[in-house]
Amino acid sequence: MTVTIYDVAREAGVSMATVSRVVNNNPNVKPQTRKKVYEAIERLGYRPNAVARGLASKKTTTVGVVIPDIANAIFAEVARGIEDIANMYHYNIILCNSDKRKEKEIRVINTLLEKQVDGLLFMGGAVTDDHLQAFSSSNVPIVLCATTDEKGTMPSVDIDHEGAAYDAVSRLISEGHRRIGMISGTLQDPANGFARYQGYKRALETAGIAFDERYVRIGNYKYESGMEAAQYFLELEERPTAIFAATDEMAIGAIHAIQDAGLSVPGDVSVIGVDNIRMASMVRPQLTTVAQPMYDIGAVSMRLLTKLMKKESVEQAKVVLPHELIVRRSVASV
Amino acid sequence: MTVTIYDVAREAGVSMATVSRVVNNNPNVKPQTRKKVYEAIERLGYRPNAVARGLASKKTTTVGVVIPDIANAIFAEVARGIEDIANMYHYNIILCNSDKRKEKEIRVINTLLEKQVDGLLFMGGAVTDDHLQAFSSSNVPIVLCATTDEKGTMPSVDIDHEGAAYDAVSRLISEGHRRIGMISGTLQDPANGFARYQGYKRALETAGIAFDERYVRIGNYKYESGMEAAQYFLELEERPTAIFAATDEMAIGAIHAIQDAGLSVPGDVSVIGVDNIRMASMVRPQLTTVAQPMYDIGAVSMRLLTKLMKKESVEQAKVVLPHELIVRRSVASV
DNA sequence: CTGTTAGCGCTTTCAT
DNA sequence: ATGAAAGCGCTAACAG
Repeated sequence: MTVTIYDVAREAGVSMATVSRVVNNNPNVKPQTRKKVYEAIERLGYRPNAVARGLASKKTTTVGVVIPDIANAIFAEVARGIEDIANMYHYNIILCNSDKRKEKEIRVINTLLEKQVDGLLFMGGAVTDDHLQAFSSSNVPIVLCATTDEKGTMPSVDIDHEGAAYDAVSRLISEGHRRIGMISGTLQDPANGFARYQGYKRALETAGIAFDERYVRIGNYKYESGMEAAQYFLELEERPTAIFAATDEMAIGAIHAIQDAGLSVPGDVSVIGVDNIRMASMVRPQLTTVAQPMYDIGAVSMRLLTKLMKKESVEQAKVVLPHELIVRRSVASV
Repeated sequence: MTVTIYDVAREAGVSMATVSRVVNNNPNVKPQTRKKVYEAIERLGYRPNAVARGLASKKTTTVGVVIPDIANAIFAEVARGIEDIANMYHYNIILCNSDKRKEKEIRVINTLLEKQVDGLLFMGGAVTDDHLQAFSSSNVPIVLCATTDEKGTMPSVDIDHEGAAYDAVSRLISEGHRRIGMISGTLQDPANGFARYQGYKRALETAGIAFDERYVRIGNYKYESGMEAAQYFLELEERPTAIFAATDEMAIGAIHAIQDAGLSVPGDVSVIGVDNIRMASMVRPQLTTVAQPMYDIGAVSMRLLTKLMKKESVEQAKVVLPHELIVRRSVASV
């Protein structure tokens, strides 16, 4: 009932090998034969079976993508970059959400490997030894995407989170702010959390401003936690004149909390974020932020993976994409 | 170099069939044998090859998902619903962006079918005869997700777009508005476009308000087009007292355009949207809108697909999920 | 409860 | 330029 390469061969009066050749665009086929085969394919409605092909050739033209949460705008943008480039090189992607839960990450990595993906793109939280072990249990190339490993042994594409935070806070400082609150993510998260926190501290230090831990609150990257943190800051006897949020979403929460308290942004309190999500320019005042090239991170990491899969030499296996300060209207000088 | 089921069999001193049985949790294996096999698997670091399994069993435990754009928050939410349920039933998903371009849609459908997916979830624009033909070229179950076909012959999960629009506009009318502008999507798009436009007209008609085509503008679903449309409305000699936007993103654009013009929402102009995207509650004033259960659309359609794939009987192959008016602060009575 | 034996549909030497 | 044949790694009767 399903038509196979064998049926086509018989119909065209050639061998399976020849059919295989024309399907795979092998030049060693007489044009006339090729034509006959195409006609047989057409007549029979033949569709090559990629699973059989995968078994025989040991290539699936499929790559695995583990992503924390596709419903998160940041990651969705990365995913789009990945898929566009994958598509360009005729790969398909199997997408797995991990919620940054280690146990689930390891599980999906193994599933993906069982499915014989030709390569793997990993976005997640920390890359632990258990991850490394799961990775090394196969020999397909793997690139870290918007993530890095401490050891620095794996190919990766990321931005400089510490530098991005540093630049954001430095901007605040250059506008004359000295009391700067930070809404951080969890310090357990190496990239969005810890690194940005470090950038905040370094900027303060560079400017000779004493670090004061009452000026940092830990949020969960979400809007609501940004609001809560800002509310806390507003109640301080010496409230900050500016707030640096580790993500735009928290920054926007902060803006609204400040406005809801009857104060003005940036009149009373300046706010700056990191990410440059779509919403950043859709809020009033529009958010000043440090842009991350999310689409590019996805695109570049997929491109890197294609090179690795083709065993091409890559000059640079750890790439850091540049970030950029986007000045809008949520920061004023004091 | 890769360890196969045969190696495990030899190592454990049993047959391939037995190894296959323990790997597939077939109960017909003596516990002691099972143990021996597990040990051999452990010792050898055996990982079953899902491609070979797929070829032999004609099942890949993989489903194809064609989606317009994963970077679009609405679809990303649907995708998350799909993946969660897929994961629950041990399926993986291959994700393909189509940008609602028919040619690309057909192409990825065929690729997915070549990859022998066990089922297909299709989100897109119109479902044309060409689509139907591509679908029918295989015998895997297919469900339309957030989309319907005119003919109504295919399983689908969607909401009642016309009804959602009707409810939104009716709300405006019940608040006393008579001059109601609509920011529509393209009328070529059956769901988000045409159906919502029809709902708008029906609400007007029901209330005995004459339809005036100067009060409708076509946008492209994006923020900027919402702004432009609102600017147009504000310049009318008899400007609308309320605006209905076919999507929240355009509604938010409208709000900002109105505010930028020095007017107040909802003091001078009320605004209502459809979708209930995250941003709707993150904007000031918070947006009144008709909520679409995007996550559920994904989850329910995937659930339906699992039933179809298992050849279980389904009572209802066309499901319409309920929408809900979310009253916030962007609508006032006139 | 366990083993034997055919394939699943295709690619890929190796001949010719 | 084309064909023959041997797998790829696994499942699924069928026997026993």
